[in-house]
Amino acid sequence: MSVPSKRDQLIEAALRLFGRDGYHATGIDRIRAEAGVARMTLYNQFGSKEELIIAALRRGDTEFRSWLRDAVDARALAPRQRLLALFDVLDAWFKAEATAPPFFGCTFINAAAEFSDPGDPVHRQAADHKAKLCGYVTELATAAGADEPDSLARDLLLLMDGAIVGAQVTGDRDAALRARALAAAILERRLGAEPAESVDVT
Amino acid sequence: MSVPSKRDQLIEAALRLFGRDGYHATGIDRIRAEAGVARMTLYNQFGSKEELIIAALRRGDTEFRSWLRDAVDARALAPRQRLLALFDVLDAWFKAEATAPPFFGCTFINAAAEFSDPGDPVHRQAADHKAKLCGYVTELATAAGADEPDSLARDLLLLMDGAIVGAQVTGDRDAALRARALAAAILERRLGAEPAESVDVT
DNA sequence: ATATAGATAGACCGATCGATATAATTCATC
DNA sequence: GATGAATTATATCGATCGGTCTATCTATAT
Repeated sequence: MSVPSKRDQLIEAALRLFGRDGYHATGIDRIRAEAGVARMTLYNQFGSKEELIIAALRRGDTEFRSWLRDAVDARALAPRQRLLALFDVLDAWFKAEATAPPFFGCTFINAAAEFSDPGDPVHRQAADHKAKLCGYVTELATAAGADEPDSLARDLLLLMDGAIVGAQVTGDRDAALRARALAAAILERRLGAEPAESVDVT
Repeated sequence: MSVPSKRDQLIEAALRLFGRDGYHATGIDRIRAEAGVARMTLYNQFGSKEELIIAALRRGDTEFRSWLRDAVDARALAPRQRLLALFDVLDAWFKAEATAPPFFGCTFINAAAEFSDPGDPVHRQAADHKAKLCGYVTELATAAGADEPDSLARDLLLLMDGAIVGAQVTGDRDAALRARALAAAILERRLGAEPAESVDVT
């Protein structure tokens, strides 16, 4: 267990502050202070604030996806239940009082909003995260025997994003459970009746 | 048709710039310039940037809701079809190239993200918009004979937000149609089969 | 012990931030 | 035509922004 490098400390502080306060509202000096690092160390590791943002998003992507994957693995067993477990994990996230990452919404959605130009590197990095996340859900959908796993994955991602926004804006704590119920209805349509693993989809 | 007041010009410029570039990234002077107004006029009409933000969100709320209401009224006839029309309107919005308001995502979601504290006046104003929007959808759901109109409205709002985020982040132009298909499935579950207006819900 | 690389604190840069002060100007109303 | 409120342009404020520079210090490796 090596001591976290200065670079890691910077990325972690940036990820936390960007997620809570936003990207434009968070100044370089604030990040530098919370990371306990000199200003020049920041500019030696990352040439600019934009590069730090992108590095933070990249880190956030891998962390979030592995966290989600692990949490799903730790819960459900049957392939179909794993798709629903996505929303149980979201539910736990929203309701986490003092757990690992407090909930301030999806930092990738927020990044895409603050950098609205689709060609902006930051926006592209945020879109990349959603694409990778969609890839993971597609895996789950394929394992569950979906006819069009990619289409199902997009549907489920839409529900997840809707739940995240609901929890973020109106503070609806049960948004994930609502999305879960909708997902269950979708799965019933796409994969057939609940308990059996029948493969015939009309 | 009176000439738009300076106040209106400021609010309109602010709404447009906040929606495109974000709240922290948009400076007072930029708004002042686009409104074609003196700096002191801004501070006479609104005591601070925060008050201007709130005024802009208030204006955006009434404009968006009346625009949505009118667009729905102009399309569908049967109460049930009006619920689906919500997503047709979203679809037209996402695909609008040069129409009324270009699409940069939901400025209320973005506001809630940039001001993450639920007690912040800006965040509260954004949440207020979603609540009012939910009220409108509840009206539609009631007219369509839903058993639990408020619950159905929340489900549909979740789908709408999910579609907005999908279109904003990954640029998925068909996000609204995807959400519409999901909504149709939900309605079938909640309101019975498609064409008839049977009321029995198992 | 010395050379080398990285990290440090802090001064400093021009630009912009939100906000204020002032004085000249416009313009409708009486 | 004079009055008074609203709007104008401009100068200014202290603070902060992202970013650069320098000089000092601290390791590790030779």
